[in-house]
Amino acid sequence: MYGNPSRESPDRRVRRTRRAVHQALVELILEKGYDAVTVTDLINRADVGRSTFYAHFTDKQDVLFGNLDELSDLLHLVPAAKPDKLFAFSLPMFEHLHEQRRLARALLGRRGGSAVMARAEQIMADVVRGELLAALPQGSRPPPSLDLVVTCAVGAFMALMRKWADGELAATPAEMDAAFRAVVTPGVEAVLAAHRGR
Amino acid sequence: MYGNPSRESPDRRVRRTRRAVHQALVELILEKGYDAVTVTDLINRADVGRSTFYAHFTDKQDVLFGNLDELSDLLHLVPAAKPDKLFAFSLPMFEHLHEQRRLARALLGRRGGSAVMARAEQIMADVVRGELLAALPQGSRPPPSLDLVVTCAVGAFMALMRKWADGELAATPAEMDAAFRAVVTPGVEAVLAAHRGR
DNA sequence: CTTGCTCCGAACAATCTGTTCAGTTCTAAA
DNA sequence: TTTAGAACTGAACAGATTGTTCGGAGCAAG
Repeated sequence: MYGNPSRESPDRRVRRTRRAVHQALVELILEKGYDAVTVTDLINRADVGRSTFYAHFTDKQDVLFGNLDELSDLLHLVPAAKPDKLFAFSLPMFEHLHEQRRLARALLGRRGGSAVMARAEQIMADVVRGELLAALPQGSRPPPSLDLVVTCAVGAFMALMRKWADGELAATPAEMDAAFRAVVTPGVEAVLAAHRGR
Repeated sequence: MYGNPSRESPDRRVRRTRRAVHQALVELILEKGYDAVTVTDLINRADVGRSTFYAHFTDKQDVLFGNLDELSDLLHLVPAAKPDKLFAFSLPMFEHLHEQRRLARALLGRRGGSAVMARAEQIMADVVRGELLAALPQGSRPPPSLDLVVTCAVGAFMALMRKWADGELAATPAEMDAAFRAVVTPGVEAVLAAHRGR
């Protein structure tokens, strides 16, 4: 109701309030997990009036997705994928995640709730699907199992991201990328080749 | 507090109450999604007194895990995996899921909350890890990337299960199994072979 | 100084949770 | 069939949480 939800709010107070709430959510997620965080927790930690909160956000989830925007660049650094190399987004993604590990741990880990992961999965599925279609001969009908293949690849990648965010995997971005590619690429390329040569 | 949580309760009333609540939860999950289901909903649908509910279950989640036991056989039909064929559990799992699709949809789909999927992932990871270790030369030190490979394979499998449970994939159990195997097996075997020949 | 935002904080109804208890109904075994 | 006891009922309760409302206060630009 109050502030402009776009990039730059004209009023400094609005920016201050928004930032305080966003940061409070990240802190609280890391402490108690997303589900256990209440709006009351948020406004106490952010030191913001209750009515102020509801003037800016509709929900707890609204704050979450607001934070997600700060990671959205992360998910959109995928556009110029070279058609000759599948899953080109993999390494940059893991590197970006490593730089933003605090935020990534809060939003992508188990404690972060499933909403963010669900949205990320959606975006990734679209990207991967586009990559695979581009790797097929133009105009050829895509194989009916395309969605299954996409689901496998995205599922593997998301699982790596989540476990890494939870600190269950001690690996460098390069190692994460190498493992993902080593497991998934051969099978996917075999499927593509089989479909081409038919 | 009241009944015996083991298989056969001596008192018919206990069995009736438990079954009613379990079934009510499945229905309500399919209608509103797990998160939106309240204990009040449960006791209304099951036609059970409030105090009775809390005499049998501590939580909403307690009911969920009770239902999970009915699917646990499903997750444990994996023990006698042939060492020469990786991911032998895949096809039987998809078949079992297909028979129990109502329950599977409620518990494994997006509407079912993440608790069940998390537990299933844990179990599956142990199984897959065991399979891969068995496929390596005895006594050889497992590769440091083993956990990464396991995570990829399990992640792909879980993603297939979840999307199928949500009705987003129209495929037979055989097709699901074929796709999973086609995507994941080549890469996994290549990793194993590379580690053996070193 | 005045106008127009934004924020505060208290109060509010509504919902949900988990517990308690006195009283009723049913079960299983004698 | 009888009976002791286990299980269920229903209502009431305190405590938490949510989302809304409203009068008043702070602050910045014109």
